[in-house]
Amino acid sequence: MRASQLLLSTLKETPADAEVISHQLMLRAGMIRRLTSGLYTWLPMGLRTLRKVERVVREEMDRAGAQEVLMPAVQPAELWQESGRWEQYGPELLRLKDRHERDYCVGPTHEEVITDLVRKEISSYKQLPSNFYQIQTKFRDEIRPRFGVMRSREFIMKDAYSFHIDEDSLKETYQVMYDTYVRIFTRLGLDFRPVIADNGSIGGTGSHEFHVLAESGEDDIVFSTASDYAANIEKAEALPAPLGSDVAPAAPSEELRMVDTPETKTIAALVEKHGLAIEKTIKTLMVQAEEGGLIALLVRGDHELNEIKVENLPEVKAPLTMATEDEIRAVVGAGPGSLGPVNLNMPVIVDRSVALMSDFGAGANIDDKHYFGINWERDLPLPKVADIRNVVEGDPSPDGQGTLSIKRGIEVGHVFQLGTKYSEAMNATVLGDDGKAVHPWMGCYGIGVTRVVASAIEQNHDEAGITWPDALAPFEVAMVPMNAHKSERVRETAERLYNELKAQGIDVLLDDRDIRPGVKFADQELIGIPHRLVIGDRSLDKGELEYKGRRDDEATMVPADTIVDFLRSRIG
RNA sequence: CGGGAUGUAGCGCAGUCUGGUAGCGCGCCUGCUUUGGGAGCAGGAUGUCGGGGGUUCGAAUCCCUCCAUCCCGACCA
Repeated sequence: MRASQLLLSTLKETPADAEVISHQLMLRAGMIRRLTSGLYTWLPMGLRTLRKVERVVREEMDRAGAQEVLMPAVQPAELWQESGRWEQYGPELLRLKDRHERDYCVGPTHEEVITDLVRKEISSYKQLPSNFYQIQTKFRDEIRPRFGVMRSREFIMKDAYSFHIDEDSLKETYQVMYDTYVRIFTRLGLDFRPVIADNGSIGGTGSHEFHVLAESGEDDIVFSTASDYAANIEKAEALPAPLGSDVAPAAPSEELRMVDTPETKTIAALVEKHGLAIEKTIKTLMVQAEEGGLIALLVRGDHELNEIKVENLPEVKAPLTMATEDEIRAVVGAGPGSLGPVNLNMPVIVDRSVALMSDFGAGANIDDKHYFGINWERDLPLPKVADIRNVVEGDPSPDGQGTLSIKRGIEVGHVFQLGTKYSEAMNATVLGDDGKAVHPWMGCYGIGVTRVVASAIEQNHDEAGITWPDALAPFEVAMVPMNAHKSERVRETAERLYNELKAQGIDVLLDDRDIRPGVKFADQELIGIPHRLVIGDRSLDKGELEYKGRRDDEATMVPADTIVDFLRSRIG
């Protein structure tokens, strides 16, 4: 490609509304332009990278035995009504009507369509297992699109759906997909981690997310310092105490006493004004109970409630609904900030770490009063104990090895064992070898293709711009001829080399624009082409060309007649 | 949807408080010079000042209203 023929819309200044680095650089490098909230046009430079991601994904999916299909982006409401998600999905599902007033949606995912296909086309266990995938544009009407293509409303996703005669077969394919994802993200040059994930409302037995590690990530990922345990914080179990240590509360050493605590509505205030260690305080949160009324949830002052864990408790109404101040006052007679377990007239569930506390402080259920010196069993019976908090840095790892550390991650992939939820809801069946009809087991496997591009930039950039790994770069080699308007020799050498590199199947961008060299250098660095070749009289006099890797500090001189081999050895 | 902010040329911004008919930098076009790190000189084009309504002799500026976008909280690839 010749730069003079390419829409190379680079920006010297950073657009004001771009927050994260990948969004800024994608705009500045001329990869994307915003059409409207959450919708982006991919310019030639960006599309080239997008296609490279797709190519790797496609190759690895094919290699894993999956078959590519392409399903409609627009889907009839009937299918979604069958699965029950027409009601469940909520406002994120973009619904529309055709000219006959029939209901449709723009697909945010394709379980319904693929299940419909399979129930029509597959009738025997002999056709299973089967794994279908597509690379398709999805639409989710996100509440708040942000960070460019990282969280857009329209986005490209690779989604795959596998079908199985039994659970064992599903688990086999699940493992194949897991391994395939590891290969894909490795080939793409990303620093990523597979982590144990919550299955959420979708149900099923197993689920892993693949996260690219980046400060700008929207998820908290938990790691063990001593093993390969890794989980989404939503899922990471908080152990009561390191394995082998004392799991009983210390003996009481203080008397229970009621203390006046005016203007003390927060844990921070309690610690500051009354000299209580934060580990000796309790947060009392009230939510709607499954049986009606309220239920109290207790976590230590320095801990946070884990909403996913709480929602999975049978006593708690799903979706999780925090009690309003009015509801609390009506039942307790005091407001939030003065709540605690002593003399509380409602069911209580305490976190495991709370069950181990002694001589602690909590609200007295009277405004501006707290109890200090509370001890379980002496002052009140220990209520139900459960794991209801987020793990924190330094907690013991659930696998018994090491402690936990927490990093930010961008979710770029998710593999799920769906089970028979959709095949049952939509009555898809196949005949088994015993002649009986069974609902096939399903798995689903997604990769956010457009998001991969953004997350790769989060991990690969410097002050000058993007530093693409070879596998993702829009071009592999940038050629910058110097003084070409005057030097016939430079022009000829550049042309010859350009054609030779192309013939070798190398993606090369020849910067033949009639502009000053400084602008070319700055542009090439901004768009992040990994290998740069400068052709100038200065080095040609010595029979050399100047090579510089995008991440190198210094250029190196290479004999002109060996340059093609040299480049081939450098390109990964 | 709640809280905060912004909307002026393609991009980044000033002008708004104190009303007088729109400006700066970059980019763009023409010409000449320049050509190893975002050039210089000369000339030039580009604005429903987010939309609508109001106040006023006069509104980018004051008032009302609507819209859009961005940031912080509840969703997910």
